[in-house]
Amino acid sequence: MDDQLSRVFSALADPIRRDMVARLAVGDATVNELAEPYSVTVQAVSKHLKVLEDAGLVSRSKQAQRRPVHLEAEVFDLMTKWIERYRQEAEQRYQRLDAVLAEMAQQTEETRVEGEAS
Amino acid sequence: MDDQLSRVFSALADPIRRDMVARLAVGDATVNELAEPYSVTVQAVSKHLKVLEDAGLVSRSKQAQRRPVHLEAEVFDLMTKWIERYRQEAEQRYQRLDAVLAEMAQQTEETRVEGEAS
DNA sequence: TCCTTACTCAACCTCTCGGTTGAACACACA
DNA sequence: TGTGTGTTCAACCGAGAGGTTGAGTAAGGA
Repeated sequence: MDDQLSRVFSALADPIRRDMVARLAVGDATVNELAEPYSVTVQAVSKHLKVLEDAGLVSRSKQAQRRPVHLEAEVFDLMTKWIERYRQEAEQRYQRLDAVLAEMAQQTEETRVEGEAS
Repeated sequence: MDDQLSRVFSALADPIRRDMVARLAVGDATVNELAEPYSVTVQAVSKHLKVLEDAGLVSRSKQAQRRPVHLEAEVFDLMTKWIERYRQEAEQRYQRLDAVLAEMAQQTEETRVEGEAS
């Protein structure tokens, strides 16, 4: 679990953390603001934010005693690239299989027609 | 960790499982074939496959005593949709911020020019 | 200066995860 | 029918995740 891709996927595997990302997509927020909707302690939320930060999904600045959290959009690209790559391969494979099946059907049809012609 | 999105992200958080997905994008494979490259037992690989299967990322059929594993491409859409949604929001927000900053710079410039004119 | 607010750190607990070994099951094949 | 092959199930173990409480730090405000 030391590469960034693992950290990003792992970070987003938690519903609370995905919810926080959704919240942060609307605008920056402080730790207390983020903690408000959930029934967990602020400390737990602070831990969740650390996970998101380590994954590069958010950044935390410093305004007086507040620590506004900001969503970093770039890291999402890392995931989409990975996903798209294998999805495309899998889909192409599926289409090739379709083509093979179609060809087999075609040949069977031809054989049948030839058989009828004789 | 009971919703599918959590299961999918969690499944792909493991490097071995991502590697298996990469392998399966090339073509179907049996458990033993999938286990071969890794230094873990076949049982551990079987467990990994169960995780991928529960997430809907792969399916297992039955050929004699073999269980060929097949990659299911559709589930990837679930992820890409989620990711794209928040990435777009975050990027739009970033662009709006850019616009606001540009406007502020413009106004400052105008004020400066007006100041110089008087 | 003292109090309050916003947050993090440290220690602890419980549950899950990824791994192991050993046994069981299902099927092909001699 | 027995034997080998491919796979899963069950029980266990150590490490880490996610939660708690309690204390510590840093800054604003009376």
